[in-house]
Amino acid sequence: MVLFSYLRSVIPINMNPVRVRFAPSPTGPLHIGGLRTALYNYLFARKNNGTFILRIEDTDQSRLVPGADEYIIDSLNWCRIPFDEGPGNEGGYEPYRQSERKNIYRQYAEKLVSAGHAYYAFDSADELEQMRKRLKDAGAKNQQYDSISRMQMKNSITLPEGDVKRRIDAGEPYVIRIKIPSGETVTFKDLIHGTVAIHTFDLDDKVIYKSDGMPTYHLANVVDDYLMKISHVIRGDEWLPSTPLHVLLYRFLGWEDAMPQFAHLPLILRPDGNGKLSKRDGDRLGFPVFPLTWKDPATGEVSEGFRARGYFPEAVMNFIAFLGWNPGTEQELFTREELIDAFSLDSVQKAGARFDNEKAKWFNQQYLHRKTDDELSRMLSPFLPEKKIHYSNDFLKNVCRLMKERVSFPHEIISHGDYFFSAPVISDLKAVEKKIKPGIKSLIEELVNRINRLTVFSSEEIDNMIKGFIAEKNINTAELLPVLRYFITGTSGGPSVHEIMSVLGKNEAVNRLNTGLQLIILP
RNA sequence: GGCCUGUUCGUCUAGUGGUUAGGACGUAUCCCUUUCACGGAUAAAACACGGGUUCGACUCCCGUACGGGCUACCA
Repeated sequence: MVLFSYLRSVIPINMNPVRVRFAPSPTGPLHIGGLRTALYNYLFARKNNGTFILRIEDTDQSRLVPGADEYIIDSLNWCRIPFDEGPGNEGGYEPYRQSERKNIYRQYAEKLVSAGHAYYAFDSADELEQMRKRLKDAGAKNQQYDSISRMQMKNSITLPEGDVKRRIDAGEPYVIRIKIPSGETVTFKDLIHGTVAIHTFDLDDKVIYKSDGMPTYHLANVVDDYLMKISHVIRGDEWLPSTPLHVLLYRFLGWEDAMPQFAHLPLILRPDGNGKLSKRDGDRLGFPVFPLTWKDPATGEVSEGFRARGYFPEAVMNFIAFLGWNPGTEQELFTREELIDAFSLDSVQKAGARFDNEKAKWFNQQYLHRKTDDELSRMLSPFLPEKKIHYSNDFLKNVCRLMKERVSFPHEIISHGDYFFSAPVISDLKAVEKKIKPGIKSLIEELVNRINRLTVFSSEEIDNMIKGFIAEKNINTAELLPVLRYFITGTSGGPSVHEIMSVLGKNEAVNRLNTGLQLIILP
């Protein structure tokens, strides 16, 4: 016995293989919170040799947004969170769109009705509103359709059997509501929050089957998780309050033994103030909240995504993995494999995490620094300014080599290093005013001559020549270099002047110096 | 309002009764450097509050405050 339990603890006996699902609703673009839920599900599945499933929860036909489900799949692909089963990737539990599963829910709703755990209700929206108002005015603690108020409503509990049948046969619209038992406490274990208990008095008789013939989330979710043999439900915190309802559904359907384990993830909060992160915050504070650029089909409004802003998918994944989870070590940069290896639901945070754009940028910068010059130069092409000049691959690689330490995003290599692609337009000497002293002009003229005489125009050669020149003339580096830099780049910062010159080539460097020289009036 | 849930530097977090409360981002200063950055170093910066329990609480319990979520024929 002891040996057995020991073995059980060290050898994963997969009585219940891990099967998890990411179940977004295609009502709009997937945002960073949903992305993180998908990531955690994916990491958990990989870590436990399980299966990661994508299921589209489109039971609310009225809220469907065209292109949203495609956007979700595109986003997962960009982030390299591949699903093992899902739309277009059948795994034996298809279909994976709830709208295509429409005909399987009905029988379970009916089963609940015949078992006395659910009932038909014929109340109109108006009647429901009146009921809530009446309860509110009466000072009731809960204004809901429950074990007390249901007795005043039009449903198969209050109406005579014949009447119910007549209404249904006549095609009168109705919904099916769960009959929440009174005076019970529903308890379940959450992998992140621990034991959660709620009294059925605070639960209402939720609609589980709508008058349009579609189930609501609650029923569809439970039925599909059961049918798809889901072992763990990893979802956002917003579902915690309705989990007791789901537990009851498993119980009433006779599936309690197969009920998945629950893990409710903390929400991602906005960077300032309070509340859940939203698209608005991104627009207002100037950072993306969507992985890919999204154009709202209704308004035409475009929201730029992480990809368009120059974020690397691996950086975004690394960053959001750390929003609510921490490996407990001091390592922060994780490859996908390392994340899988280190991930555990036990170390997921309970409290919501604020989105921090500065940290996101830092992660991107770290990943950018680790890219090779070749990788970077290939990424640059879509950002390149007008291609009047043909930029050779070697040239681009050199620009990347010099600029990558100084930027956080690939496109910044071009914006911060614009002088590599076109000569600066210098109209005055104000920026280097203090350096322009008598003698500087002839000094630079002499230097240009020496540059012209250089046979090998390498960074080292240029550097050595300039150093020798400065020593020979007995001047300070700081008296000369800033002026050269200004003539070459039009700015005061950037890589070493000799590096820039060698990448630009002798002709270009000399031209720029001569152009600058013309502005110096002093001898 | 009701229910659920949460609370360690500005932010992300480590910490599971005894620590100088650690790291990272950001900020400041210094070093490196013609410059900008990178890198390195240093600094400021936190246990929401009040009661318990205990020899001893950031750690456990209760309450308060504050935050968040849910409260639809939306998910």
